[in-house]
Amino acid sequence: MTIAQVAQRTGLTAHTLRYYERAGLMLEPPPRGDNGHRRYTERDTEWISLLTRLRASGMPIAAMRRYAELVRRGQDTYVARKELLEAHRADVIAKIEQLRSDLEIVDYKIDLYSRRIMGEQ
Amino acid sequence: MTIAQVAQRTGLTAHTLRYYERAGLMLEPPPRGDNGHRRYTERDTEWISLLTRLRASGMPIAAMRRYAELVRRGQDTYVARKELLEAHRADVIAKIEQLRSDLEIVDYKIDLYSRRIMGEQ
DNA sequence: ACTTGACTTAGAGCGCGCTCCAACTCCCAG
DNA sequence: CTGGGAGTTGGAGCGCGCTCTAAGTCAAGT
Repeated sequence: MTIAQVAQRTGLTAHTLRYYERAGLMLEPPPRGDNGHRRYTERDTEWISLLTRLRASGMPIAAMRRYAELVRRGQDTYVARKELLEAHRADVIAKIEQLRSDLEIVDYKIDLYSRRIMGEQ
Repeated sequence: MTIAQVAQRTGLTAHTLRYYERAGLMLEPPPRGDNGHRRYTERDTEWISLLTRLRASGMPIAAMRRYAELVRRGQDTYVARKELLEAHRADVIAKIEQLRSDLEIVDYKIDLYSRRIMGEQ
């Protein structure tokens, strides 16, 4: 699989894929073909998909790198990985709660404007 | 009210307050005392608090500036203001949904690690 | 008189996460 | 042989939202 194909499948750009690799997010750098081009496996795309999910949920690159390092270190890092994900989970939940609470005043303002607009006519 | 007091009350820094002013987020630049220092009113802090709420919910500075402009233009911008806030509301809701969905696979992974850790012992 | 401290400005710098550029190699089709 | 297209690299650049620096003013305290 070429970088363009992976880009297409994961929704990332080829630029970003190379950047992620440089950033230490890949479990191992994809091997190269005779022409020096990266050749990705199916497993790579699965890993990258996980990365995009973590990213989308707001995990910083640095934390993703730490997670990748734990995965590389093997099965005796399960506890650490779980802790990392649990910390992230707590962050996400807090963020959701924050957004919900901030939404309240947006709703309140919208309602206020609705009334004012009604009142004018 | 001095800038330091407003910073204290709103949780922003004095730097950020000046930045917001430069960015066109204030309804009007606070007047200055004899020494040239900004003097904020109670209404200013209320407006700034609203700004921080909008900001916390992810509204970009540019949108906040547009909103401030509408408020400055007076009461015949109610509809536009309402539309702006409704667009933002839709964004926030989408973000919350996105986070919730991304949370699922984090939960799934955590569960997976739990099982593996159990299995080892 | 001198220090301390709170403020002022214009403008530089920073951290994050990309995003792109220049210069190159390689391969294939016409 | 030529052109086009897809990849490679190191490193520069960008957009956002601050965050800070330098150099200065002013007022109060000792």
